Amino acid sequence: MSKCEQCIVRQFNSLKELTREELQRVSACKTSKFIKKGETIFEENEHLDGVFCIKDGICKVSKMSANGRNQILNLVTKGSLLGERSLISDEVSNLKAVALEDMEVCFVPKSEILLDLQKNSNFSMSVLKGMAGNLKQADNLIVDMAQKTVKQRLAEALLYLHRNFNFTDDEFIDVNLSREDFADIIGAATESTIRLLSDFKKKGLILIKSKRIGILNELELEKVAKDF
Amino acid sequence: MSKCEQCIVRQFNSLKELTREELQRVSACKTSKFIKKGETIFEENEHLDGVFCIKDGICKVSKMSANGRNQILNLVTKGSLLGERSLISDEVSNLKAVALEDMEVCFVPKSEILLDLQKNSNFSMSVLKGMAGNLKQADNLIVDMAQKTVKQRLAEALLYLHRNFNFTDDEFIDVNLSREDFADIIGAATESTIRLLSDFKKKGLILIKSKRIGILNELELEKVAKDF
DNA sequence: TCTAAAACATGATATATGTCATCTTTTTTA
DNA sequence: TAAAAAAGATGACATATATCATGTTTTAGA
Repeated sequence: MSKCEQCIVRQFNSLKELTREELQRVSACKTSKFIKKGETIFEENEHLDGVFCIKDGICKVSKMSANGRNQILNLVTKGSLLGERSLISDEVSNLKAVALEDMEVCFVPKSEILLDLQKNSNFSMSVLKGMAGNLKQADNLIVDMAQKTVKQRLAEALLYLHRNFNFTDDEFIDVNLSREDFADIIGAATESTIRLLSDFKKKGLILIKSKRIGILNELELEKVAKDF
Repeated sequence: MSKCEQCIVRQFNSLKELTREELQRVSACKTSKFIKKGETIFEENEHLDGVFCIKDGICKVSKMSANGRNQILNLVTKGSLLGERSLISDEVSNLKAVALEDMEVCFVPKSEILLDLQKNSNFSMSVLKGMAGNLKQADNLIVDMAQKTVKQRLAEALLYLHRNFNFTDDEFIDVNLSREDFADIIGAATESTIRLLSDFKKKGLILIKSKRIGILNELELEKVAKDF
């Protein structure tokens, strides 16, 4: 199995703060696994005995609402850690993670992480900063969900995807999302989402090529998102 | 000025993890102030050079949305810390806090908190746990905002207030909220909020005595919140 | 206590969005 | 490759909620 010391991915998350010895210990106790597109990494209410470090691929992190609809809270990709919150609160997971494409993830047992959190203040400070960032992002999302229209939320989501998941040089978003996924991101009915996408396309804001979606007019989309 | 060592309030937040010496240092550098009902503790985008520890009173924590409407994200009361997130991320505040009644708060300078975070792993772990809890709460709120109707959100808010802010033995909620505040909590127009409150009253779910609101039928309100 | 201002309340109306039904296109699988 | 299944698209319709207007009650200030 490959070693953490040589893994570039850890540079993108709090594990970069670990000392050489700590990293060696992590490397020795971690396991690695491949997850196929559509498979679940962990379920809501599942007891996670550690954290996942995403080596490759992308997944959707969601939560079921009382009315039986799924809400996607985040798209998490290469370099991120998953399951930190549950580990720290010592609770079962409140979220579910499903692969949007084939993935490779490493699993680091809880005991090792907790030890490092206790011993290495650079590490714990980094985790704390990460969590603080997530909290700010969550606050922003609450405001958007509470105050923006579905149309505005869709425009925001498209812009977000365009800015964060546009890896190739064409205009298409490089995440394999169904219309239902879009609906679950913005918290709307699938039909409404489809209608609004068609509308955006008609207005020349986006490009639709069956499943692939590309942003054509970022400026105008921003106007829609901000309701001008 | 009173000493932190003798303050009961710190038992309710992460400061309880500080050692005697650390607490003495905090006590020596803290300042205390009284804030009148309606006054602002801190503004959005204000640079906070420390954290607030609420000794008495209650405030609303909110954020302005792009469309100029205010969204209340939290009601924070005696025993809580305010401003941790900004301190940790080393950013200006993303939120605003306004007193809903007369308050007494202590202000602890950033340098002292950062030092304790670095030196005392029990303290940093406690802050981390608090932040993890806030994050879970935020995730739940996102789902509610995205997926529930205004009516459901109002029912949820009333239940939340009833459970957390019902200090006396009558049925009334002990927080002085205007109808606009309610609207800002659930992310709806003030008129819609008023209409729904009247509706709940007509159905015997709540009691309205001018500004004071009391919960009469918790079970039925839960049904509304869950959409049965 | 009186008056002005703020908060609360309610009606009329417009509109955004959800729901249900049906059809078409794309993807998967046998 | 054909058939079946899933995903996407669109129309008709119902309804929740925002907006604007206006009136009433409560609160705060002189």
